[in-house]
Amino acid sequence: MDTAFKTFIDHFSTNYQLSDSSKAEICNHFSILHLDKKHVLIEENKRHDFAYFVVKGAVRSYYLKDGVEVNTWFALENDMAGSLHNFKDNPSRETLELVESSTLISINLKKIKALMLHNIQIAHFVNAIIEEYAFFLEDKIYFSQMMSSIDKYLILLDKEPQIFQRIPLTYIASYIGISRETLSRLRAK
Amino acid sequence: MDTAFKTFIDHFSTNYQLSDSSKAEICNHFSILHLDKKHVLIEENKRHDFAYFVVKGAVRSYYLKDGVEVNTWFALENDMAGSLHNFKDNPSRETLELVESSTLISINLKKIKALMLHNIQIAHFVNAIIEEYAFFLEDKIYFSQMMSSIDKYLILLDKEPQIFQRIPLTYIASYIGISRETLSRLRAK
DNA sequence: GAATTCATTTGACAAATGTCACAAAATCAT
DNA sequence: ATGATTTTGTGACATTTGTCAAATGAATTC
Repeated sequence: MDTAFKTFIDHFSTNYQLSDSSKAEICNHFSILHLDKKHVLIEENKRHDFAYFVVKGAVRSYYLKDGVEVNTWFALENDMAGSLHNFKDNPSRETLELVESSTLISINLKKIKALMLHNIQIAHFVNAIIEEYAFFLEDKIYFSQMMSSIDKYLILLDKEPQIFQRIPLTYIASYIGISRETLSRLRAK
Repeated sequence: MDTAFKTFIDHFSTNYQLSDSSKAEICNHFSILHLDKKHVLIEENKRHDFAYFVVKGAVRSYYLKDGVEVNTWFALENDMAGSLHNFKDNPSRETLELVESSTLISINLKKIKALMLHNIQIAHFVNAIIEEYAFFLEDKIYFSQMMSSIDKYLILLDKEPQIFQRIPLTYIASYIGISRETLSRLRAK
């Protein structure tokens, strides 16, 4: 099995049993992609049949608010990048765009959903991904309400220092929920 | 089967097949509770083996930020009330407290999780609940970033008018993410 | 490597919101 | 019912943050 496929599968199957044959079935619907910086993976308001796993590179997700981009998350190595709305057959609310030229695993959602229906191991695997996403969202809300802007900046800097080396501050400011000028002033201290 | 049990199960099993015997297995781990206003269902930082479904009444969830309560959600009739952290065997980050004297279904999480392992229908049922929660969290983030305070207030008023009749404005202000004084001033217009 | 585009910083000012203090209104308990 | 508690509203002021404008610095393209 491709090393990248194995990394991905192992990352989300620590709590459940996944047989070799189930792993092989999942991998049938994976492909490796090499795409350039600024490539748009998923467009806002469109249905899309694929989710992605970042092997190497960086992805951002944003939506438009009165013409201004609001960044919702960044995915680096070993992170998922996709839209839960797409998974549920709805149009994506966000645009997913590469911040760096990247190597990705693309995941055929329809095929995986078909497997989930009858293979309980695969159902557990996919649901572990959704659960992890729910935890991520809870954390995001928790920190957005619990912390001042400075604390949000310092915590992000502490927990995800790579982001500051690879993602423009303009995007990070929007992710934290402040203007880029305000972030710049916070950093000046 | 108890009518309340049926309402609960039907609400989360519209997209998947659930046999009568699976339904019966799930219901084995349900109970009906009648509890008074201000009763604490789940305490912050504690592990807890139950989740709840509101048959009649109102629940709020909050955590403490420097001694001040930050309200995260309200559950009314036919809503779930629980902690995803508890479901994953971790301490809850939030306190769940009754805003009104309520009738609830209590759900034994350990028992349901055991059923999920081998019954794919029950796995799909539980995961539908978690998925719905992830959608709820996404919406919450989306609206908190997309809308001005006034718009958040107006949208909440439009979409969930019952909340304003049953939940104190102090809690609602904290849910929207503004001080109670600011909410009071917004309402004055 | 020069030109162009993009990202970041800084200043000046306006707008939104928080905080503190207290008053008014509604609700609860005895 | 009435006193006590909780909830809501309002004023004055401080603080934070946003907005607009411009300058500087960094990166990319041809």
